[in-house]
Amino acid sequence: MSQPTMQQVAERAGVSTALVSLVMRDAPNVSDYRRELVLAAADELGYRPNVLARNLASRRTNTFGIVLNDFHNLFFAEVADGIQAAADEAGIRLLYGNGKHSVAGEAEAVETFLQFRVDGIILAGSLDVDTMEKAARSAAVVVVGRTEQSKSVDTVNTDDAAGAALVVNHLANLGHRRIAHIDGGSGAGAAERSFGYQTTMKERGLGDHIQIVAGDYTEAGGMSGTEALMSSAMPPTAIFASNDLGAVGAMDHLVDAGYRVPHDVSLVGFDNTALAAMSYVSLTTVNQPADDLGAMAIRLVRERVDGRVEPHQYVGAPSLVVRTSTAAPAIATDPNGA
Amino acid sequence: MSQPTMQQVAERAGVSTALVSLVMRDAPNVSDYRRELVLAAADELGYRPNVLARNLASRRTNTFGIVLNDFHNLFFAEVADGIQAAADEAGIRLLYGNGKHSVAGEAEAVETFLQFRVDGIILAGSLDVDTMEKAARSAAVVVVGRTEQSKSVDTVNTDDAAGAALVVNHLANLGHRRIAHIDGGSGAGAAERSFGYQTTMKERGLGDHIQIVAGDYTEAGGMSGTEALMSSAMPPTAIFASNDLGAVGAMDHLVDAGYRVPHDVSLVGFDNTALAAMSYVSLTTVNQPADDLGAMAIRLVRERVDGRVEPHQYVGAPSLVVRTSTAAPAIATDPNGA
DNA sequence: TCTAATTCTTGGAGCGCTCTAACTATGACG
DNA sequence: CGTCATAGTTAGAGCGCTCCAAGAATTAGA
Repeated sequence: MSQPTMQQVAERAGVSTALVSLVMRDAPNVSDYRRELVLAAADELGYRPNVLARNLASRRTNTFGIVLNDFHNLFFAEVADGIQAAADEAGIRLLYGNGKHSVAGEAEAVETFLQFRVDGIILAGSLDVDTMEKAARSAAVVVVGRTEQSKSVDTVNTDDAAGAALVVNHLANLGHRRIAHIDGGSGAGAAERSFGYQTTMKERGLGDHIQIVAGDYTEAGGMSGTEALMSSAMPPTAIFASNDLGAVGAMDHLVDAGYRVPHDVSLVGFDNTALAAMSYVSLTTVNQPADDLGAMAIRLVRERVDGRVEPHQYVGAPSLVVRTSTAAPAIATDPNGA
Repeated sequence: MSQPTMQQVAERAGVSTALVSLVMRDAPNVSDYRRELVLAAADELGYRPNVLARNLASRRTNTFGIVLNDFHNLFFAEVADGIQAAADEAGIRLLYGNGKHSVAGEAEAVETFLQFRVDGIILAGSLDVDTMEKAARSAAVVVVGRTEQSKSVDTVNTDDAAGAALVVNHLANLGHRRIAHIDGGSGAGAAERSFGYQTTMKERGLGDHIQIVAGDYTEAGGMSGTEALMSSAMPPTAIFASNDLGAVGAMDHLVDAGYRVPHDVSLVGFDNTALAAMSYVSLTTVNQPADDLGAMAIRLVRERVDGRVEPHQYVGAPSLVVRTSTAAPAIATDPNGA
């Protein structure tokens, strides 16, 4: 299992190791003749640079670590793709860590990256402020999907409140007045979504119809929340769940209880995950510009690595994806309306 | 951003760097007194071992890399959790790579791991034999979810044929005779599932009812396959999709076309992903023992690292998870039966 | 008290690579 | 032909850590 070293390549090519190093790093000022020589020797030997040694010497790994809060959350898969694409383009290596959906798991993943001396760390859906602050002391850090302010960390996320506004306006335009919201609890962006919902309801003169029930970004939360909503004195004609999974939970309860979607109740999610896109679900939802966020995350980390110190916050624009879970309410004229 | 080194810790603790090294590696034969001293100094300095240097010297990284074929596939998330749990227990660091669902992406991820000199590589859902063979020349490799035979690589997977048998028997026991299968094409394990389906159908004397339609592990494949099936001269009373996603596609078509599941048609998937577990879907499916597979994957890699050379194949036992998508056929006595 | 065995501790030579400083060709120019 | 640039190449000192060989301290035994 012992790998060939630069030394061996140098000997075979009849040059110094320094020259091999230059060739390996694509440095200028190497004659084509020698370059070919070195490349050929490396190839024959099956030489592969040792990142460990390389970076011990150069103090740079040209590698970023990205901690995914939860491998089961499809939204992060989306974001990961965006980030990976941007990293590929920039010639940066990306290593992933499993946050195991827990503060401790995230801290461990971060620690591993730090020990590997990655140049930067991207925290996708991070749970813990301490963890990110600590990481920021040793590497460039950007947080995706959270808005925690911090001088030492950059953030990248979608304008959740604007996304919520998109939803409420869409529903209101369809003629809905009793639009309820299933809150996302402590989930990333949940507070902003709820805030955007309330604000927009008021703007549309629907303040009296604001109805919020607790949830938590899970299917179960969506189910129980919807159950509570539908058994209230004045059940809503449209439900805005704080994320897609919650919306599927809502869908489940609605179908079980005999309501038709969207005929009896319109339903909207958030995140535009693959789940929402499945035709069996076909959920109207809010799309987060994952590619955009990913590209920006990589860019911000690079800037930090290159010396920027002022914190930077990027907010991407959400968009509404209308599918078949929303329609005008069956009873167009709301008996309870203004 | 400059990190404290072992040297600094040694100075502060008033001992040699060698002793610090011993303490850091939890070596025996260090007096409690000195150990405390070193630990305290390290803590005060915020010292963090440099894996790069450590492993340059020891030729071991104590780190395995795992290439996930596709971050969007929830089954791999499940397997990743199993592997992570086993790795945690064994005190092994795990780094993830994004295979981007392409041969090239996987090869890149493998190359990165190799350059980082990981001790072992786990390929989850690998697409390409060349990639794994190449990786095996420089590290211990185990493939999860594929059965490609190879002297240099270990494999870990579920007995797909047995899983298919479980499905067919379950359905047959419920009284179904016209049980159709949506094939998984080139997907991991698809051929075995199809084979198991056919074999078991024959065993149950249902050979004449074998009906297979092409699919590809996607929702769209499930939809079109089901459409073809239901519009055939003798539509099935039960459909066995090669994976959960395909089953959801089937579900979608069935519901759209006015069939009730399971009243008119029973439906079974494979993999027991979170998708199948959602109450809105509630799919009867075959569970792969992800924890089991993960633990075994880690174990096999470790054995390889420790010198084993004979290839090893582990096959885990699948189990059936019965949910609400299967029931006895509405017309108990099949007019076409034997 | 002396010796042998055992437990602790340490110096220092690498691990494979980068990078500075310096050296050697090679040309251009007057 | 001598002088300078400039391009091309290289020696060698680290980077932070591990681990062997060997020395120091402690304990046990006679």
